[in-house]
Amino acid sequence: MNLLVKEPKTKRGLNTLNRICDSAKQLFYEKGYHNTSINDITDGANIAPGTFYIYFNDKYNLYKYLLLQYSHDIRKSIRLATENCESRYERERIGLKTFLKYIHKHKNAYHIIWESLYIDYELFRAYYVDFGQRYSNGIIAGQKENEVRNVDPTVLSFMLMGISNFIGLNYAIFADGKDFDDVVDKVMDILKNGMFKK
Amino acid sequence: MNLLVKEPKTKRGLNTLNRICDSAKQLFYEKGYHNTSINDITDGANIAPGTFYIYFNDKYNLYKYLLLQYSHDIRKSIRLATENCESRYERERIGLKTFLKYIHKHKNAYHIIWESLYIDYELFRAYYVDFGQRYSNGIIAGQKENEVRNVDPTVLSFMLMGISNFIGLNYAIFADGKDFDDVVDKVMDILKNGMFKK
DNA sequence: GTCTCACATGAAGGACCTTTCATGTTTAGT
DNA sequence: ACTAAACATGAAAGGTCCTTCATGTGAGAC
Repeated sequence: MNLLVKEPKTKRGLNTLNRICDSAKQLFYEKGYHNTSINDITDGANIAPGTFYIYFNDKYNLYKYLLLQYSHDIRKSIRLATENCESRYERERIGLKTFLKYIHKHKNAYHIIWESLYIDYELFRAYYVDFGQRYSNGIIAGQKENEVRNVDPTVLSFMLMGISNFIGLNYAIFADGKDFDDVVDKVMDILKNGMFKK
Repeated sequence: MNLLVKEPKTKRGLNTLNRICDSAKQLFYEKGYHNTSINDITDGANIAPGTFYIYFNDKYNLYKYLLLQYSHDIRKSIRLATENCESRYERERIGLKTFLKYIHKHKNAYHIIWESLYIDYELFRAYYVDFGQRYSNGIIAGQKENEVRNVDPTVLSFMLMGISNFIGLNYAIFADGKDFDDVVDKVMDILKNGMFKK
């Protein structure tokens, strides 16, 4: 039972709900959450304004519903892509590449997640603290396996999240690169050998 | 001559303009740009609604004015703090520390800059592309001085911006740390020696 | 075939927001 | 002190948006 959405009980209802979500995803990406009215969403879904309230209490609940969907989806992608990696190095490399491919394919996801800072600060904070926590656990595992240097896991996890996000910003959002192998290799080289000469 | 603001010509006018800006900075931080009405701003500044339009054409122009102010201010801080650094390493260390201190002191700056993604995408893009460009130039200089490894300057600059932003997010925005020496040292160690064992 | 619940509609009330402007007050220079 | 320009006011017009609800239609159970 999902508290954010009033789940439909017929095929027709499910179809309408999906149309609302698709319309909202597109509009939130194009115009942003605040500039998208419920009328815009229902217009995009080809339904009457009142129909919206059959499924959601308000725009905020719809937003939260989509955010959680994306946040699960992005994690699942990375988990699936990295679960068979042999080394921590390889896991990091594939994780970064998967992240870049994901936000390139779902640019709306990047927008919706960051926008939470301006819609619900606690949601935003929870998202990154939780993501950081999981990342830290992976780093600690890598340290036990003697592959990762003995550095502060929290510091390293936020560094790595920052790197993914900003490399993604430039190479997947600003530029429209299709192939991320080159940039991923460059990042991994710096993560491995540092940025300064010895 | 600034096109964003109608500059006042008396002390009284200057005082009113400052009150508007202070009120807006506080409210944009607390409630976000979109949830702040012009009435909220004028209430906070203790002036009548109409007075707002003596200084700005609309809320967007005020926003842009504040964004440019912060963006100059933050760069100036970093420039002043790093201009006497002897090495590229030291410059990076002091730059990061200054950035963290700045956004800790002016949390609104962090919010206002990121919020541009949801207010004016081109402004957001221009901000980071330009920042990245300047950062790259510094990196290239460091490479010529034989201090920085021969890596892609754009990749490295976006990595470093990402690191600053996310370390800032966790240690200056989420947590309320006052002293950043420890976390800066930890970051610098990873930037120097990488994250993996050899 | 009929009954019932699920779903859909769109007009309308009400809240909120931006912006203008005619009027009034203050400031700075002479 | 006088005057012209600068600044301040707040009521009100006009717009957008959210949300409700009485009414209507469709779909599945028996």
